Amino acid sequence: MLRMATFCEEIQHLKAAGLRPTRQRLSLARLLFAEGDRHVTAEDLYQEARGAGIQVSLATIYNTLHQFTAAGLLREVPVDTGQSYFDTNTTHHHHFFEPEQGVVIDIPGEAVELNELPTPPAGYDIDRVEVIVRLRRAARP
Amino acid sequence: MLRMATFCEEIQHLKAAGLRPTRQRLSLARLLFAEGDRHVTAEDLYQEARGAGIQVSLATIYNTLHQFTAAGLLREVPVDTGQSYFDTNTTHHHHFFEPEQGVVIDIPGEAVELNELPTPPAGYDIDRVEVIVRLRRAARP
DNA sequence: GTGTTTGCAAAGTGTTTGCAATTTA
DNA sequence: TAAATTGCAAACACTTTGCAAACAC
Repeated sequence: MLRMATFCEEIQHLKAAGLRPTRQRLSLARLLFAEGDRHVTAEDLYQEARGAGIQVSLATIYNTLHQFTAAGLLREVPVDTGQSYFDTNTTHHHHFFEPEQGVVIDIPGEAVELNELPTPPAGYDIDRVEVIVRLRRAARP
Repeated sequence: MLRMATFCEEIQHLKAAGLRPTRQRLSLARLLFAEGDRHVTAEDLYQEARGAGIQVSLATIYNTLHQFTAAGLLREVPVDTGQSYFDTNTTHHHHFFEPEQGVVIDIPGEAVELNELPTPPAGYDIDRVEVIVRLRRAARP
């Protein structure tokens, strides 16, 4: 989604999310959303931004990732490495996770279906269901 | 499982796992396994141990939780709060997670079934599938 | 006795925060 | 110009580590 976004489209993207299109947010949005679905950590994005000559601080990376997530432009993936992973794909889908490299790969929503959802405890609703398929290196065949 | 474990049973439990039954490990094992299924963070267990008058350091709590996990006595639950959660139930099951309180609740393995598993990327096998059902407070009825 | 385990304090990692300077509308 | 945003550095929370003393076998 948002492949080939132009500058103006990205501005609309942010404004629609209620975020001022500042230089940093625009630059980061273009890195994140220009190239299709991605999974990044704060550090990944920081390195990528600096590599691209974008002047931005790590604190702003964190702020921006959380603001984008709150605005529904990103989703956080619950992997239990120390770091937070953010996913540019906010549609219904799940994840493979390879712990050694820390690689996250999308699984299309249709590829995993639950037969029935468990009844939540009284007083609670189901917010969403996350399926993480943990991978390990295949045994020699 | 391991309800009502006696001292000697706990020693066997550790020895079977290849761990020397030291005073600290025994005390922690009894806290963890005497009372049925539990979900604890390192800090939880540390406070509980100190409250019970068990002399143990936080570093040892961390060591022990990881050793127990490596030995298959515990499982880590992939929730993305900053902390690590350890589960004394190592059988096939899944979890509810309530982010505001940080509460983890077991879902029996049979209550959630996947219709089919996605094919892992080449060179990888599926290690295990984790289903986290995120809860939010119910809207006023 | 020998190798393992423990505890402490220090270091490490990832993330958040306070606040002055800057930018946006 | 008023309000929002940024960057820096310091603070933070959680976890790991190095090493000497204590312990298990």
